[in-house]
Amino acid sequence: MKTYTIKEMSELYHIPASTLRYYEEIGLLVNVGRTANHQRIYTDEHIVRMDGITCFKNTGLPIAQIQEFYRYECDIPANIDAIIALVEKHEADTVRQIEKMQSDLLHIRHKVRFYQGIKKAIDNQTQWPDWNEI
Amino acid sequence: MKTYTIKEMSELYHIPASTLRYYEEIGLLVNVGRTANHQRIYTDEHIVRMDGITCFKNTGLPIAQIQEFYRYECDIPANIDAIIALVEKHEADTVRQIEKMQSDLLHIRHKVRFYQGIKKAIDNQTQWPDWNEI
DNA sequence: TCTTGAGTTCAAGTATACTTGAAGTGTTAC
DNA sequence: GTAACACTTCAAGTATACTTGAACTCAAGA
Repeated sequence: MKTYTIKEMSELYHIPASTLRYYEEIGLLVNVGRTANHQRIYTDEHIVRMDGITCFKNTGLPIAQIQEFYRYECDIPANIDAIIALVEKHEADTVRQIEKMQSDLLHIRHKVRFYQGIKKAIDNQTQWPDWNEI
Repeated sequence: MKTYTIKEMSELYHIPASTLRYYEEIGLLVNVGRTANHQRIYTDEHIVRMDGITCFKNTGLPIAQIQEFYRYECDIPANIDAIIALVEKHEADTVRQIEKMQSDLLHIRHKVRFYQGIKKAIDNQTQWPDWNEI
């Protein structure tokens, strides 16, 4: 069975080792083994968990709700409705968030074109562009 | 000229009035007028500014960088290169963020289908689905 | 007139998510 | 064998972005 040190995990997920210790402390990572010298040993179980945690975090789910999800996940049959409610809501929230960001991206791109137009006008000593004409 | 009270702004942007006062305190909102009774008066200038601020915030630009952007913006000719660098970088960051969220959304949707499959299996007393088969 | 509601300033407090420091142990490189 | 490095625990500190509380002013309605 493949195992991972804290440093390997840290490099794999581009997060400091302290964050991995913190996730364990707050119960997001569980069953983390130790060597004879008390060093943490992570397994593929933790890889799967970290993939889930980073996906949730990335899409803006607060730590408290990630904890809630994994608490439910300990007893799936007992909590299946709550689990489905949580992930379906988070799916909808994520879709909305992406749509909002896509429209914000258009706004940002408009700003980029606007200031590029101003730079061109400065360089050529011509009239500045108008926000609505660009 | 159309003006807005703090309450109207608060309702327009779905943020508490305290946040509008805070944005003014840290210099994100400037030239906010007052009535004879010291009540804030916002104008279309502030609407434009708030649209920019919410766009930047939404796409994850930290307040410190939003402040930086608007400090540059006070003297566009002097700072045009810095402004373009900032917005172009933020455009690229936003594109990356959207792409990451889109792939995270697939992960979330996989979870949704997985747990829906489990619920179906529980209801029908059949075998649970496998993560990789769904 | 009195109360309700909206606003004001200023300082202090809070929530979230880590991060850092201190003091120590064990393993590898020269 | 000793220095450098990686790791440990535990408590305390930090960064970001607001939020709340206290004490007050002003205008409108019953």
